[in-house]
Amino acid sequence: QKWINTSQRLGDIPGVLVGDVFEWMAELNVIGLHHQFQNGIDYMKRNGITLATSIVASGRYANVVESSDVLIYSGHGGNPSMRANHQPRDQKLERGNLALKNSMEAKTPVRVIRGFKLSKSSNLTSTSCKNTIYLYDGLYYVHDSWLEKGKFGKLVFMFLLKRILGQPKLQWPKTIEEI
Amino acid sequence: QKWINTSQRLGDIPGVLVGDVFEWMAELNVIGLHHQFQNGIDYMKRNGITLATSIVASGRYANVVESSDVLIYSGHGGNPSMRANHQPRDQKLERGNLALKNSMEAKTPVRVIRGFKLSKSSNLTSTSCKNTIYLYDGLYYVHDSWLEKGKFGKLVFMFLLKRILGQPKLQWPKTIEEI
DNA sequence: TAGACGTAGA
DNA sequence: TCTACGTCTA
Repeated sequence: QKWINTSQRLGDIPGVLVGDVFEWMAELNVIGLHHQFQNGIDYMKRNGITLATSIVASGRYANVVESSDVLIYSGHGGNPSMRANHQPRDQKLERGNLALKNSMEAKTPVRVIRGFKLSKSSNLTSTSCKNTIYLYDGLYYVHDSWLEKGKFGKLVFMFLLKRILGQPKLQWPKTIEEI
Repeated sequence: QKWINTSQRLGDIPGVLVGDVFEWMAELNVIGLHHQFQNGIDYMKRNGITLATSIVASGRYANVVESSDVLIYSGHGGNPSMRANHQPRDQKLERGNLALKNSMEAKTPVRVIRGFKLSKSSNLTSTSCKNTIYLYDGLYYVHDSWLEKGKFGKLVFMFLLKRILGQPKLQWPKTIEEI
């Protein structure tokens, strides 16, 4: 028995296979895939610089999915907050955004979890009321990043991720619809 | 064995005693004390009118606690939302606010759950990272309601609740501080 | 679809 | 203290 610190680990999590299905963000946390409850980008610190460990793409942000092997992922920040009466702002190169950029430069792998929502036409008989599921999609490299104007007219970081070759093909769900 | 529908029940929940401690809103939900996850006011419908079943007073709103037997509770609504870019608005006599007012007129009891936060000076040795707990405080009647100007300058409903006599005294926590 | 006295991590 | 691709009920 060997203990691993999944919150400080780049790459695969032992025991978690491509295609594994989860129902809650909290599960991802327990399993070690993604140590955040609501944050889409998780990261660690290595030698003083932050590196992205995992991201969750559930479709809340305007991500464009080019194919099952490419992911265009939006950075975080800049959205109007609930507490204060914030206006939309430009995203900054900090926290998860900085970590993803560092991962690009360091060429370190990022775990990708994809969120799907059950559609009305789903033929799955769901026993719970839950209509979102998360699939582990495997490891990606960050290949590019740039800034765009988002829906609020403010700057948004965009990251181009490509799936690392040689991994099992992800069984893309047929009976559910991506958001 | 007799099943009860706790989401449609006014008054005490069998098996739950004054002073019972819970750690999460989700627990209150499972136990049947409060069938909401984040909403402070829960209510049911009886004969076509809504009646408040339970409220959670965690201190997020500007409630003034006069004593352990009186609670001044704020209505909900009107706060800036996360999704849209909302401005603060006047609260309306709807949903939980309407239910509390109806409870006042119908003289029906309301379950009160009080939330506390562990203070830094707490001498409790907490095994978890959780620093909020919820105590069941028993049944209250709504005695009065009025409108005030809130911190945003908008109208806020206020409700005066008094603890029903004859209930066990609530052991007010000493080692933790109310928010 | 919106609103809500959450919850954990940085 | 603040943010965050949550999660539920009405």
